[in-house]
Amino acid sequence: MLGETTRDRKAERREATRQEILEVAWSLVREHGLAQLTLREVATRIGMRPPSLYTHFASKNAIYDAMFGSAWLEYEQLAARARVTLPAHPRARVRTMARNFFDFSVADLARYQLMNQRTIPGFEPSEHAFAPSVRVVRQTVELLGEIGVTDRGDVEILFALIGGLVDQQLANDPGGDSRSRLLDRAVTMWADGVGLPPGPE
Amino acid sequence: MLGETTRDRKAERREATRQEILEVAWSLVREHGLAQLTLREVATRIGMRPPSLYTHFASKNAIYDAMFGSAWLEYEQLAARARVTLPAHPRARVRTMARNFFDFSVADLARYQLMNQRTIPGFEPSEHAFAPSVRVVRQTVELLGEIGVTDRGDVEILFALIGGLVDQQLANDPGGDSRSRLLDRAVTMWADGVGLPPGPE
DNA sequence: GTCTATACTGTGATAGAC
DNA sequence: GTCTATCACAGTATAGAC
Repeated sequence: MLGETTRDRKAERREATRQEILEVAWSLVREHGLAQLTLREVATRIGMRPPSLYTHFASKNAIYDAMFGSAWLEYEQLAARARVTLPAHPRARVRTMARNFFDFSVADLARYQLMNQRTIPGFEPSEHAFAPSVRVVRQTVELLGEIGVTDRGDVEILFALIGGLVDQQLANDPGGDSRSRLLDRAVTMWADGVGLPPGPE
Repeated sequence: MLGETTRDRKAERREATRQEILEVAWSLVREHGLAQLTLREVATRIGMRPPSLYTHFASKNAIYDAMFGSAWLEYEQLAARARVTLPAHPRARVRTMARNFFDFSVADLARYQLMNQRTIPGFEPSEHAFAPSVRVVRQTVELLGEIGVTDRGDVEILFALIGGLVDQQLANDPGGDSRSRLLDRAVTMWADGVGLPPGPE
């Protein structure tokens, strides 16, 4: 009984430290860029010596891995919340889903690079961290299936289209909205191409 | 007279060494990945000590810069050769142009990352190295203008679509052809969307 | 002009004392 | 669990030999 309580408090404290490390890492990554993260800066900002970080994370890539997982978890939760108010009309639904992903992606360059680009040399997400990403894709395919999009190729083309616009936005006009204003037009082209029924605009 | 000859031979030798460095760098980058390039490995493979490379390039990023420039120059020349046999029919022309870019991109992951993604921390191409890329975009916009595509937004959507498919191909199915088989369908959707006249298939 | 020897700084990572 | 000390390995700068 007492032993359990002690263990719990230790575990809580340990988890709190873990979270603090991750929060500092996110701050630094947003300040200096995803790849510019250094363990020394994380440690000093947290009031630790660099080697002590290895008590909480096995390596630098393990930190990236946890960040990767939490980023996709965050988007998964956003998508789940959005789902309950998703328009029933096929075109409006796709537009909303595309907008949600686009805005989430463009809001944080470092996060997007971590989630969707392989910009960290040698980093591969673990199976565990990858799980939310897989669930999001499955959910999205399901939601598109409900409105009659059953061809996987059509889905991939939609993903490529939205991802391509995000990439352009972040690479050529970070902080701007030039590609954001093209998103609806692009999605409409796709909706026409896959034969979604026209609807009330 | 004699002085000139001497200078020429020295310049030739110098240029040859430069090219040798770049060739070795390309090999290493294809073997170990774009970001894994180290000056030490370039030097040893070429029979030099690492600091000696600084006689020929001001920094590691200067090597990346030269590689960036030559990669875009290579594609510019490919596009120029392809131009003379480009189909006159709008849809066939766009399909051919898209195919050329897609195949060139997918053929060499490291080259594509260098040309189109910002995967090297701290590397920004110089204005000089960037020039061929600018010319290629201008040429492409011109060629699309000839077939009636005048809206810059439509052009950006096409670029996003093709780039997105390349990214997916390289990230999810490197060496495969899953997205390659979607390219024509995607371009057709775009052609329908921007109102290119239907034609002989 | 070209290359070498040496060294400086910063990085992720490890070993062992407290 | 955190520290000190240290390692191996980057990129890079400089001085000097040929």
